[in-house]
Amino acid sequence: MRASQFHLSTTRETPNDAEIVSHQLMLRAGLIRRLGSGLYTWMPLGLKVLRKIENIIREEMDRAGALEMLMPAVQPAELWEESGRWGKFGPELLRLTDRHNREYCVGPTHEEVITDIARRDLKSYKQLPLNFYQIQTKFRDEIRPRFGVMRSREFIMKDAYSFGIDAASLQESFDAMHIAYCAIFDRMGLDYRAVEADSGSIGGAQSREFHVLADSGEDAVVYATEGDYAANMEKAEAVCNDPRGEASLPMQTIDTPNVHTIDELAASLKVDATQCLKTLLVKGSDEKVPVVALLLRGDHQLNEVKAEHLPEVASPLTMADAELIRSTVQCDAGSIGPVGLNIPVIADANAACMSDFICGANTNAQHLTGVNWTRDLPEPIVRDIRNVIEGDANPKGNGILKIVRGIEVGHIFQLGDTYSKALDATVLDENGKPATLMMGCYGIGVTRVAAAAIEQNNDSAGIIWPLSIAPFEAVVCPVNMVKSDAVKEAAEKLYTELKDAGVDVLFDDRPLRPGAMFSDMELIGIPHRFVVSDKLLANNEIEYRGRSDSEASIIARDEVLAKII
RNA sequence: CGGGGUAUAGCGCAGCCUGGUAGCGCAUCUGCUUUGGGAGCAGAGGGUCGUAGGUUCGAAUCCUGCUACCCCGACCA
Repeated sequence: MRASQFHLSTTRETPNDAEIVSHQLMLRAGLIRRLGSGLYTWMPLGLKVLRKIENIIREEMDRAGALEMLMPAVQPAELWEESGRWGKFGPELLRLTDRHNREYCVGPTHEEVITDIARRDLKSYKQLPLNFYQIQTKFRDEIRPRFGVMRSREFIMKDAYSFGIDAASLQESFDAMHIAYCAIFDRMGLDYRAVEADSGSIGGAQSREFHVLADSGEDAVVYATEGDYAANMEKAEAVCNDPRGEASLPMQTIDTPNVHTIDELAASLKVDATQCLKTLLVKGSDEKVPVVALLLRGDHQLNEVKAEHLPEVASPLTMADAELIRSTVQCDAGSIGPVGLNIPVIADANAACMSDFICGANTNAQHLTGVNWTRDLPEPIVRDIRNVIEGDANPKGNGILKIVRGIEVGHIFQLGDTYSKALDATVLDENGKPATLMMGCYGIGVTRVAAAAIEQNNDSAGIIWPLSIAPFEAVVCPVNMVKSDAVKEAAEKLYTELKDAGVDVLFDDRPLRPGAMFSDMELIGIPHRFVVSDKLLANNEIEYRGRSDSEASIIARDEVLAKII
C-alpha cells in the first residue's frame, strides 16, 4: 500500500476528552473517529488492525472445530420474554419498536437467538457436539461509556456457543475453548492471564476470564506467587490461616464522640484498623430474617458478589437504610456492633479469628473494647465475604496473593441448561428420550483487544503494535525522494520486493521531510522500518529499525528480507 | 441517577468578569526556498460563537429554557 493513497490522518495534538493512552493514541494515529457517546468509526488504518485480530480469532476457532455463522443484530422481544431476560435486563438493553409496534432489542449478546436456532435445527445427540460462533456488532447502552473503544456502547464481539448432550461434553467444549483462547492471545503477542471468575447463580459451572495486564485496566486480577492460581476480585478466595489469640482484656464500653468510621475510630484510639471490627447490616433473603449482620476486619472490604450468594442475604445485595438500622439496633450506622444482636451474624474468617477487638456498642457515640468471641458474644457463622488484599495467603497452596490490573478481553463460561431449558431446546438421546442441551458461551471483545494491545504496548512516540496485529508489518521510508530519482527507484524496488515476499508493507511515498515521516510511522506503530537514502545507496545499504529498538542499524541491501522473514 | 464542568475555524485554546459585531497556535490551500527527526518566508481560505428565547440602540459576552459532550460518585457503618 502506498501512503499517498491510504489517507493516513495523524494529529500532533491530543483531543482533550481522551483519558487513557490507548484512546489518545488511537485518535492521534487516525485509527478511530468518534461519532457520538460510545460510538466510533473505524478508519481504514484501524480496520486493518481489527481484521487482523478477527482473522487470528477465526483461524483458531476454526482449528478448534467451531463453525462460523452470522445472526441478526436486531432481535424480537418474544425470544427475550421466553428466556425471562426481557424483564430482567436493565436499561443497558437498547429496545426499539418497529412500524407495526412490535418490540425488538439490539442484541447485547445472542444466547436467545442461538438457542432458538438449536431447538429448531438440532434433533439428535448424533449431531453433537457443536460450537457455533460469529463476529458481529453488539450494542450495550452503558451507563457511562468511556476510554474510547475500551468501554463503548457499540462494539465488535466474537461470541461462540457450544451445544453438548451432557456435562462431560460441555466440559470438553469448554476445555477446547480454553486452549483456543490461549492460542489466540499468544498469537497476538499479548501479556495476559486466564483467571477464575464468579459463575453467577449457576452452581458448579466453570467460568474463566482472560485479562490483558495493564495498569489502566478496570479490573483487579489476583494471582498467587507460587502455583498457577489466578482469579478475579469477585472470585478470589480469602483465607485466614492465623490462629485466634487468647482473650487478655476485659470488655469495656468507652465513649467515642464524633466517631463514625473505622478510620476515625482507629485514629481516635490510636490503634490499627486491623484491631477494629466492621459491622455492616444488609437486607436478609426472606421476611423472617429482614436484616443480616456482616462482619469484617476494619481494613477489609466487603465483596458484594460473595455476600449476595449467601443464602441468608437478599439478592441483589442491599445495604440497610438508616431507618432499618434504627429499628434493628437502636443506633446509627457508625456505632453498630455484633454484641447482643439477635439477627444472623456472618463473619469473615479474619474477623472470626480476632481477639480483644474493638467494635460498635449499638449505642451512639459508644464503642466496645477488649471484645472476644465466645466469652462476650456467640461464635458467628463464618463465610468468605471479603475482597482479598495483596499479601493474603494463596488459598491453593504456598505463596501469597498479588493483585494487578487487567483489561477483560475474553470470557468463557459454562451456561449449562439455563437457556436450553427456558427455550425448551432438546435433542433425542441414545434411548430416544428428550435431553436438554448443555450449553457453553465464549466471548472475545474484538474492538477492546485492539485498545488493550495499545494500552500494553506504547511509548512516548506512539503505538508499538505486536507484529501479528499491526496495521502494516513494515514501512519503506525514502529520504528526499522528490529530488532523487535513485532513491525513488530503489524505494520502489524494495517495496515491490517486500510485497512479493508476502510482507504487508506500506510505502511512505508522501513528499514529507524525514522527521515528519518517521514520527508518523512511529505514532501508528509499524514494527519494521526500512530507510532508503542517497547516502545509503552509495554503499548498497539500507537502514533498519525495529519499532522498539533503541537505535537504527545499517544492513546490506540483500539482507533486508532475511531481517523480517 | 446525584454532583461538577464544558460548548467560539478540522484540532487545541483565548476573548465573557467590565456588552460595541471575533482572535492565537497547529492543521489546510498557493508560491518560493528547504529535505536524516514534526522546516522557513510571503500570502490565502475557513466560524449562523451548541440551540431557542429574553434584556439592550447593540449580545460570543448578561438572563432563562433546551440539547450535546466530559469528569467524579453511586462501599457507608
